[in-house]
Amino acid sequence: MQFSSRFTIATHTLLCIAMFQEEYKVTSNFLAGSINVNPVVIRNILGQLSASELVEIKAGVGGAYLAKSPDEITLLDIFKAVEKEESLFHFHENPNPECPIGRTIHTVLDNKIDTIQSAMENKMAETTLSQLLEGAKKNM
Amino acid sequence: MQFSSRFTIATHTLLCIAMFQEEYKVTSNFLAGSINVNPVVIRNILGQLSASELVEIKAGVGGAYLAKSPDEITLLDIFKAVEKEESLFHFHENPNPECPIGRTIHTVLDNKIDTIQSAMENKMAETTLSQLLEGAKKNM
DNA sequence: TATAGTTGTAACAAGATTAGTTACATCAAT
DNA sequence: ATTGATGTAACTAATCTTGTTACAACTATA
Repeated sequence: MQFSSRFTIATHTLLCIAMFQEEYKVTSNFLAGSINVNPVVIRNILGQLSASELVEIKAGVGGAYLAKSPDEITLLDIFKAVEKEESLFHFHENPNPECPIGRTIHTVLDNKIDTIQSAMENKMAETTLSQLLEGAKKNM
Repeated sequence: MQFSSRFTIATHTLLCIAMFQEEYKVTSNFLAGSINVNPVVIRNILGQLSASELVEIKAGVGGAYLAKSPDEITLLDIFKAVEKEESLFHFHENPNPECPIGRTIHTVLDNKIDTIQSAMENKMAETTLSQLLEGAKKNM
């Protein structure tokens, strides 16, 4: 199991917008060219980023713009915009309550799972779009 | 996107083996009853746990046994036994090298992604099967 | 007002994965 | 030999991902 490429595509998208929004009109076609995927995939992801208020999109005239400063957008914000499952782990639904383990497995495992997910999310929250932008500019 | 239930099923499986291996012969049918899934699902997961040398299975006569002490088995060991993808994130394959962002996106993002995955895995490694077993016994 | 470029979205397809299920060959103790 | 178990193949249904075509709706501008 892997997370879909929506996360890296969305991050790439936001980096392009941050880099070019002052110079060009950043359209789904331009983004599709940089990322090398179909423009409809980009438009769907832009829709998710827009719903999470990370970008604003000019209907009709076209173009995407950051809705926040790059240092207010973290990888966690991006991840949550494109991955909507609340829990990372799919727990088997109906353990047998007549088995001592079946009875207690949720009590024992649920908060461990939460802790693991939080560890991942906290690490994601440490990186901002502006840090990535700095890195990109250094390596251009 | 969610991880498949193999992870929680495998954890449940190992907890049952740890709890009952001294008393009963823990078969795939017994485990299927506690976890409430098809025995073939259990046999496949037991095969993965066996390949990762977490359990030993008696062919013919039947029954699964821990191959290590419960304090030597962590949630990370279990996770790696049942989730074989090396990277958690699916990176879009062919960013455009003619775009400054397309050219640098891997340089900028790859090690962030590794760090995020490591944060999750390190947290998984903190919990052992013996800790879970303690918790289960307390809540029986 | 008509045009052009763009977004939003529906619809469809191919491929992968998950989970459930049946079936059966194989194995080992008795 | 019998019995009870494991290992595994095969098939199904459901879901998700990604790519794609098509087209309605929108807005600046000529």
